[in-house]
Parts: sequence; C-alpha cells; structure tokens
Amino acid sequence: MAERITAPKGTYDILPQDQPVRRWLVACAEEIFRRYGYGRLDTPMFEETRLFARGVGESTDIVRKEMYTFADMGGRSMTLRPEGTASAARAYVEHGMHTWPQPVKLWYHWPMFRYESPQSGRYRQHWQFGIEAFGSDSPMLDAEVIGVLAALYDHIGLAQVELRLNSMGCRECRPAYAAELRRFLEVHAPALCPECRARTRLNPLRTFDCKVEGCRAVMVGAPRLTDSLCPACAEHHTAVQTYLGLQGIAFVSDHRLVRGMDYYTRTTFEFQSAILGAQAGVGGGGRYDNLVEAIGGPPTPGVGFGTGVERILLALTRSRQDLPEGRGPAAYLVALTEAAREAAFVLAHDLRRQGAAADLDFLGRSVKGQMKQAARSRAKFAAIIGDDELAGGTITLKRLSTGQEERLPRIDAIARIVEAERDGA
RNA sequence: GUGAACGUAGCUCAGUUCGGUAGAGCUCUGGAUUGUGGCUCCAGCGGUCGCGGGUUCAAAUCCCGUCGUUCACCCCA
Repeated sequence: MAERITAPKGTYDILPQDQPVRRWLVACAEEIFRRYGYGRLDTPMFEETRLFARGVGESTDIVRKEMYTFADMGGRSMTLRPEGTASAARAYVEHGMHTWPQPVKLWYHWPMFRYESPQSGRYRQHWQFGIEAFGSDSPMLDAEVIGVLAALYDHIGLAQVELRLNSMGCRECRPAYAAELRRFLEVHAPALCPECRARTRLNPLRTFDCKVEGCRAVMVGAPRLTDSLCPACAEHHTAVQTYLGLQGIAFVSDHRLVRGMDYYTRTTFEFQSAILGAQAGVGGGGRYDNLVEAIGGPPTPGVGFGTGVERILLALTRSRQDLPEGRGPAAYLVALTEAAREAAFVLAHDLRRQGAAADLDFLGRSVKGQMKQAARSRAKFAAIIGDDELAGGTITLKRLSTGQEERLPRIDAIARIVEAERDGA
C-alpha cells in the first residue's frame, strides 16, 4: 500500500452521520437571524493580506503568527480569512452600503483559518456564525447584538453559558488610560513575569489576563479602564447594561476581558461555557467604531459577534442533549430472488421519480442481509419483491417499526411509500 | 513556539513490567432460520504493531531518532 495521506493538522472531515446535527444548528441560527432582521452575506474565503493587517491590527497574535498567507500567481499577497468582521467591513465599503438604510444588518456562516496549535475545541479550520451591524452607535444595538447570540444559545438549548461584559473605551479615553497603566506597570516591572514586561509596551491591557501569581497580585492594585472612561463611553456602557436588563439577559462585568482584535471600541463581550475546558469562549464580539474608516470607508460605527460552530456542538454533545439525527429512506427494496433484483431496481427508479427516497442492495447480499440493511438504513418500509409478487404485479410492504406486513398492487404500494415520504417518514 | 501523555484490525482497547508464532470486543459478510431485520449462537473477512535506525539467535515489547494525535501553556471561536 502507498503511504497514507491524512487530513492536514488541525482539520477534520465532516462525515454523513455528522451532517444532520450541523444542518439543524444552521437552520436554528438562520431562523434567529431572520427574526432580528439580519440578511446573509458571503464573501471570498481569501482576501488581500493587507485587509486583515490593517483591519485586525498589526500587533495582534492573529496577524503576527496565525495567518495562512500565500502569494498568488500574480505575486499578490493573499490570506485565508482568519475572522469575519474585516471581510464584512470591506464588503460594506466596496458596495457603498453606507447609502443603504442604516443600520445594515448582516449575518454569516463561514469557515475561518488560523495557523494555531490544535487542541480541544481549537482547529486550524473552523466555522463561525456571526453578525455585523453597521451604521449606528446606539447602545440599544449593542444590546440587540448580544441579545441575538443569547437567543441563539437559548433556542438550541445551550445551557450554562455565562456572559462577560466590558468596555474598551474609545480613542478619546483609551490612550490616556493606556499611558496611565503603562506608568503603573513600569513602576512594578520587577514583580512582573517576563511576558508581562513585554506586554507593557505592546499591549498593556493583556497584563490583566496573566495567570502568574506575582502578576495577579500586582494587577489587583492596577487602575481600571472602566474607571477611566470618558463621559460618553461611560454613558454608553451604562445604557448597554440597561438594555440587556430589559431583555432579561444576565451578565458579569469583567474589566479584565480583553479580546484579541485591535478594532474593538467601547463594548466587548464573551459568552463562556464551563464544560468546554481550556477553550471556554463559545462566542464573543463587540463594537468597532473605527474599523470601517481604517480600511478606507466613511466613518461608520459597527457592532457584531462571532461564535464557534465546533464549540457549540462540543458543548451540546457534552451536556447530552437529544440531538437531531438524519432520517432514513421511505423504502428499502428487498429482492428475494435473483430475478427480482431487476424489478427492485426499476421500482427504486419509479419511487425516486415520484419524490420518495428509496435504496436497495448492490452487493448481492442474502435476503437476511438485505433486511438487515433495510433496518440499518432506518427505512420506513421494506418493500419486498419475490416470485409471488413478480407473478401477481404486487409488492409486499413491511413496516419496519412494527413488523406488520401487507401485500399490495404495485401502484398502491408506490402510493403508500410516496405518502410516507411526504409525512416525513 | 513550549511542556506532558499516547500511537497495536475500520472503531475501542489488551499484550510492553521481565524480548520467544499478533489477541479481544464492536462493526462488516455468511450461516443456524432454503420468502423476512432488531435478540441469541456459530463461522469468516480484516493488522507494514506510526515510521526509520540500533541492541539481540529472536523486538509490538529494550535503546536512539523522527512523524502524528491528544491535553495544557499562549491565544481565540
């Protein structure tokens, strides 16, 4: 045998038996997004590298070390999409959506690509649902976006998720705060771990997230961004919390919540699930009022979220929900004799033409084997053809759930099977 | 990128301590039941023991290297 080739590291195959639950999840998400007035957007799976460099931010881990970047045949630098917001913002600008009625509300279901070390709930190619709402800075819209995600989790029965909420401020108040925090960190540098000393310059807010004991002790006394918000940001933050309350959405304020994209302003949030292990974040997002402008569009506020399909499914599986399964064909055809195989083949053709799902044996299985296969396929009926049926122009229908059997004229048997198909087998 | 654990049949694993002819369950195929599935019983198909090298009369087993998987750090969905 030749050397085996396996799926690339951190990727996986979605087999036929995995499909029904994913289809169900996509249908649920689609229904929720429809209720909230979001329209679907699809963009290319790759973009010019500079879109992500400029949009997501040069200092982010995503841009610095996690992108699948390649040169195309024309020598242009392209990158497989690592996240959705930058692509959506690009489409907003490119299609002049600022001339549409605002806000423009979009949703997507896209594969994302990040060159990371895989582990539980983390892949190099994964899928996200997301929404983006452009053109309004109303805190009510922040609360709606969070509400959409909460509604989705509620609709699919994903329990035990905790919402964490923070505000990142804006370009008025954050620079001043960052400078203040840097001064604090420089004073306490001797007590910090090497990584946090490096973060002091690059991304001081990240120091709040450090798990080293010494750093945590220092950070308890650190100034907090939520205490330094400008009046407009503070008012916005309070209003978001009010509107969450009006939807009955519980949350925990977490001033240490710092997300990995540079474009966030004001609201950031994340839903976490304890049953997911280390990769607890199941969905998150926030407001990005400077992003559209940064990639060459008119100044336009926006807010959105992304949520991981694999993590949702992992959490659902672990909480032992009764997840939907696929349905079998209306009929599985069983030939009792070699002569009947051709008649079964023709019957399958006729059933399929009339809209019924039908299947039959292609391996020369024994009668017992064909019946086993009928049961395995979860067919509603076994449609049995033997010498008697051939002679009489009949079909024997066996209802597999009860074992009840009935011999019918061929035309009536077909009608019965088509009817079962319509009833949802 | 760093650390740890683990790689034996399509799947889940035993066998490795202390080297001596490659095993089980599940799945699959046939039969018991010559025109009938699920339960039971019987039989069969199926393996370069991740890969490469070393030690040895002899390696799944011991040693070295390498690749992969998983979990964790980091980061994120």
